[in-house]
Amino acid sequence: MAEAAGLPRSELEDRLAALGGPEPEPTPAGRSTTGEFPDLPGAVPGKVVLRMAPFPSGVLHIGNGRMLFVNQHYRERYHGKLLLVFDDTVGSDVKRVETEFFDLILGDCELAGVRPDAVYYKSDRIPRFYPWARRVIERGGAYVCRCPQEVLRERRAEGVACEHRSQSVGETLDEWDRMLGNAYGPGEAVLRLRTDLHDPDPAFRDRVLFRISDIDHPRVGRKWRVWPLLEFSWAVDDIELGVTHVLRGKDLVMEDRMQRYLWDLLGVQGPPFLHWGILRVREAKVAKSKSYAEVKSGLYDGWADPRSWSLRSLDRRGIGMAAVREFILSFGMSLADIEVPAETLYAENRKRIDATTVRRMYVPTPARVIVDEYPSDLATTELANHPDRPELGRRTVAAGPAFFVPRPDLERCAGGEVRLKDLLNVRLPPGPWPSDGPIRATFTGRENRKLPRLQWVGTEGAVPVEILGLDGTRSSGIGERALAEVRAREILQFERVGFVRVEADWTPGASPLRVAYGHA
RNA sequence: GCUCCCGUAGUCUAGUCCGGUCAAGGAUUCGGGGCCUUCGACCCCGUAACGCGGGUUCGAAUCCCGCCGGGAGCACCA
Repeated sequence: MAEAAGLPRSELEDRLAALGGPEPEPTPAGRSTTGEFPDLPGAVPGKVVLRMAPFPSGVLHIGNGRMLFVNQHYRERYHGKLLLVFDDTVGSDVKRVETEFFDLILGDCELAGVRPDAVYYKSDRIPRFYPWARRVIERGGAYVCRCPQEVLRERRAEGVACEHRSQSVGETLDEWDRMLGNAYGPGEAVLRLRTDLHDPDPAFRDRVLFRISDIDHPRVGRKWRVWPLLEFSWAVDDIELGVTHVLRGKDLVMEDRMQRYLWDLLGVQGPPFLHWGILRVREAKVAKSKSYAEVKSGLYDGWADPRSWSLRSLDRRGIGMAAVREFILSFGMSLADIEVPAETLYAENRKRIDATTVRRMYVPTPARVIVDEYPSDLATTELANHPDRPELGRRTVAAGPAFFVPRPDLERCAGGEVRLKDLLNVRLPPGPWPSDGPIRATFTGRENRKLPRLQWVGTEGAVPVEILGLDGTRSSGIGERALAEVRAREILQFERVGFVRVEADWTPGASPLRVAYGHA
């Protein structure tokens, strides 16, 4: 397969490095999900060939994850091959191919740990479809229709043939040659399949196989004017590329029928089809096209904006692809359309990162508190990096007498006694307090009593932090001294806030520390 | 409207092909309790489901019929 245009490995690695390097993500043992996936009909281990066909009009989002991971699952089960075939025929004015997405999608696959055995571009294959078209015509299976689009549509709905339908094979071949010979402009002629004009499914009546387009294709320009439609191109490529099983979303079931119809006509045996239903994450109310507009307009912070629910955005938030994979595979091959709360994904991720993620003190909306009669030996204190994992070590944090404490928590306890978590107890002055200037509290004791526990950060060496929220907004707070030593892309847990990940483009020492919020 | 698909607890899923071992299992959520100085983790306990109506059968989540509900497709997009 000379045209297998796999991206140079070094280039992929560079790109990955730009994303921050590969994640060591061990897949926990046990927990088999394979029972939920049926065997592929007639699958022979080592001989299975699968394919994924994204349309390059956006990055892969969590919904596309099903394509990625289900194919990967079966590829692993049968030690088969997985092809990535960009479905980049010309598209339309509303659905345009853009070059940047080829690389972005390749990067998404890499991020997901799904490495295709070969990469194809449909736009490179256009001339290969023409002989197949001729074969269909020669068998009387198609005709060149010159009806205007609206007329074609109306007649189809009514189940009425147009005058072109009665063409002889010879006439169709002539017309087809005229199409290829640039005798017609866009919209002036199409090659249509002859099915049954009374087919109960109106969508199936004499569908268009080829059309003429002058759109400037980002890869091949205007080299071709006669473009195949999806069903025809796949009817050919699933044969030519040796695909043994087609796994795709159920939005494409009608295309199965088209492909089978063409194969029957040509007398070839094509692969079986399997489908999965529509998967939606409740919180992710996104369409690919919407994200596209928001990114292009600058409203979104690039393709990894948390609002986009792209795979990149999940990675940015510290949600590992192993967790995403497990999450997606847990739905099996169900044809039902499902809507799942993101919490299920978070739970899956939490299982993987909780035990290895260090805890850090962070104070949102900080107020300054100064503690009178503060014990002189408590300028610093030592805390465990993880409450249940002594092997993660300890660190020394700066303590009083001056602290930052979350203002809303303080105000709730005005006039009362509270405990600064892990440290000591203080009595707060009665409110209300002025919004500027420190609040003066008084030391009352060290013993751990049942008092409201407040998060705190000693002012010495405290690190300003900016958190990117799920809604794309940024909020500021202040974190403990140890945060000065984090690395880009490190995952942390801010106690009582949640898991966050240091932004990939943050450089050590820069202020504020920028992190993306992951989940609780 | 037409075509196809799908209905198991709040949510997702196992079981349906080949009826009994399913008074329905798991995950997550929620509620209660325990524990660790996180609103997090862990442990224990609990709530909660076969869409409805007929039929076949000794026996139905599972087979048949009807209904209801939900979704997808119906482009010279992919």
